[in-house]
Amino acid sequence: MKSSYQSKNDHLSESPIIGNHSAPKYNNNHSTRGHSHRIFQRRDNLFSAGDYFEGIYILRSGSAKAFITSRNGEEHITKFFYPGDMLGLDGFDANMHTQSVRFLETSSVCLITTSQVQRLMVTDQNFRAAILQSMSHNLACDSAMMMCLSTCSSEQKVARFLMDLSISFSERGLSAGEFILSMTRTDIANYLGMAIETVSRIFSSFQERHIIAVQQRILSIIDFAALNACVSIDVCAKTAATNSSSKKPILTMN
Amino acid sequence: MKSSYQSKNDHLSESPIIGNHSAPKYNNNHSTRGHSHRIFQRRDNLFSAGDYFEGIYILRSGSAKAFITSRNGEEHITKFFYPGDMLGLDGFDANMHTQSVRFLETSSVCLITTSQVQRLMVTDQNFRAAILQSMSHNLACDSAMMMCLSTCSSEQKVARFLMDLSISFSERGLSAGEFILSMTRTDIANYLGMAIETVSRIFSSFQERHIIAVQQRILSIIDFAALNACVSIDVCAKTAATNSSSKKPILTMN
DNA sequence: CGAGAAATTGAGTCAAATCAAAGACTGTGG
DNA sequence: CCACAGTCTTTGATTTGACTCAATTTCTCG
Repeated sequence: MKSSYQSKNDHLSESPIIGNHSAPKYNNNHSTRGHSHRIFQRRDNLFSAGDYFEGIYILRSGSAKAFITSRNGEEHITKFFYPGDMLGLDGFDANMHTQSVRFLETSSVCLITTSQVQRLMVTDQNFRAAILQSMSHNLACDSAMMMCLSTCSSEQKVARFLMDLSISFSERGLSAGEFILSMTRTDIANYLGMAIETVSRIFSSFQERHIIAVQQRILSIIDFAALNACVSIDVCAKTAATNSSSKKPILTMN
Repeated sequence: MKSSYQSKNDHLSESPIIGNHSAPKYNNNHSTRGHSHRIFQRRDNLFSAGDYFEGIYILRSGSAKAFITSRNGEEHITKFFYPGDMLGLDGFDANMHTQSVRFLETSSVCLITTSQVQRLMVTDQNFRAAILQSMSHNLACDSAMMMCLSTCSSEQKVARFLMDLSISFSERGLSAGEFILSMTRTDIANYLGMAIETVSRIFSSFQERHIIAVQQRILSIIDFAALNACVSIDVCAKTAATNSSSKKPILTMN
């Protein structure tokens, strides 16, 4: 896992890990044989709240957001997805989705149908572990996110969000210091529960303080230490750290 | 399920359901044979963040809170538990808990060890469904909670919290209109991400408006319609409603 | 009964929302 | 290839809901 990191990400290992990024990535090699792959474009929905639960999806490439809709029709983004993530885990409760998932860019997924899931749960120990771990991991991330939403200042929220993304990309073998924000500022604001103007102001502030550099969708983290110093919630951290270093990756992408 | 409702809860069926309260309750009848039961007192911890994951627990009686701890040692309550709830689902990710669970009153739990879980996942279709549903349900609730924390005013948060509790008690065959708050105001404030003074002020305001009556820990909801009108986030609602009325309870307490 | 904890209430302050407007970017059609 | 329309983003001015600080009051429990 570590071996696939780019060397430019090395500095990351010194900074505390923010979120629990050790989510199991499910391996295509043996799971996608015979499973359907599908390509989606930006703004396409994978499924919507209320849709029948067909099965779980593995995001193969691209990115997506999950959101729920309130009584009065307002949407709230609950999660962003990157390659290797499992989508649709909310469907087990009532055999229908409570959330919607929409793609942020051209993306591909692979479907594991409910019947396949049921079968694999019995026959495949690794699959069972991957599912449980993924759900458990999501629960932990949700808790950390709730704490962040409850107690963090806007600046801390944005800092945490960026560190989160950075580590997430790093884990996928991409640059931790420079990446593309596939979501809009509006998405970020919505996700973090703040006004879009506030997000913009904090980006500007971080830029003035030479912590980051932003050019449209391209974000560069210049001063990791400073950004990390803004972050107060890194729950799941120890677990993730201990975890990812001690256990072998169960199933990884690529 | 409905048949066990107290008649005084009938008015509830008219008000929209707030949270997804159809979480599967795991049945003691066949699962607790040979499983260890334990009694805990108020302020006891069932487990703490970092503890080894022994297995999942079913809360038999009493109530508990789950919380996580931030970098600087601050605690944040992420969930309250009532009889029938599964505790410790956060342990699957790294075989250790990322959260702590503490009891709010004298309570009893029953442990299903990890090895029993592994075995039951393979052999017991109902158990497998119950676990997946419980985790999936928690994910849905977390999403709704995140949206609430992000977008609701303090008054809406408190209103939603009370409706949530009301429905939760109702589902357990207890009064939906009058119940005991086993958590302190501080706990409520912490959970909802607001100052304790604000909680107190909103309780007072609701009381002045004859929406609720509070006497220490005893809370009475007088005007369900008015309280419900304050609530804006009832995500999971339809699912829960459709769900609980259409499907037979998989496994219930009592 | 008394000490400490929990809860309420009031007054003042501030972080972030809202309101407002300009500037930059994206994509489409001529 | 450029111009225009619409979206996205930034920046400034103002407002406000909720926090903090402070002071009681009420409750809990040894």
